[in-house]
Amino acid sequence: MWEFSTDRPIYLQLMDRLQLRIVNGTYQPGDKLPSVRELAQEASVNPNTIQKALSELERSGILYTQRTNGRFITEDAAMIDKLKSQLAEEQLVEFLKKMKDFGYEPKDIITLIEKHSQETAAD
Amino acid sequence: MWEFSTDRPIYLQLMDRLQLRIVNGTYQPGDKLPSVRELAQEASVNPNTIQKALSELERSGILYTQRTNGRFITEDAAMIDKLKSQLAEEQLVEFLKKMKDFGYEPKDIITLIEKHSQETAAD
DNA sequence: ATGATTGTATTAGATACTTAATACAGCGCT
DNA sequence: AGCGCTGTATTAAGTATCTAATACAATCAT
Repeated sequence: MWEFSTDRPIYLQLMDRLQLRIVNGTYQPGDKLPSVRELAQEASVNPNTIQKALSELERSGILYTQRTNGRFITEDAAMIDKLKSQLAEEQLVEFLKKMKDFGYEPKDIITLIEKHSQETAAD
Repeated sequence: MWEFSTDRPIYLQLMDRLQLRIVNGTYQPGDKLPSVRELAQEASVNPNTIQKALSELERSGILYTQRTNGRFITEDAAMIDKLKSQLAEEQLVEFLKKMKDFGYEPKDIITLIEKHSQETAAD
């Protein structure tokens, strides 16, 4: 199921998750996406909202539309890889900034991560 | 100046920043906060919006109100420290989750951070 | 050719957020 | 007593988001 936070527009959250499915390979280059109506049903959301998310995503070029046939992932695998690194880099920078505001420098953060990955490895 | 992203309610962003000022020591335990009207002017925002952010923050206990006198930071420094670690932990968990979705494991992330902190240290 | 499916467009209504303009009660200072 | 500050409340208006209910044109499979 799809769960949405209430403190951010749904269409933005949809963009994030669809983008994720593209960069992590759930949708492969050249794949046909589920239709607007299918995705709407899967996410329990209005088709208009899916439409808005997808048409926004299209501006970056990882999707393209065949007007009466459906939407497809780009065949350009390099573009997808690039997008993936770019998104990860954005996450990293944003995270480092926030942590620095809290007073954590990179070395402190690495310590935190090491500690954290030990703890979760104990499962 | 205060800048706000358009993709998230302003009062939530205000909560984040005010909380930050508390945990990073800009506002000290026991300090009197600027008045609703002052903060509104500083952030170029309606007083109602500040009021909403502050009254939400109050529920966590780091603030308290003297009805006709003003708002004050809690004197409980331990509570503030605890809040700080808690907020940092939340950021970390959220970040690790997102990165994992992209296919990055903790060791990969540590590499990224090291690389990143070398680059920015070159400034 | 027909019917189902595709993306897209439009209209209307509900809700949340934000601003603006006021107003009020209580406290402190002069 | 009066003035200015405090948080708080109310009302109205504008905007963005989301849903619902349709509708249409083009494509594809049968």
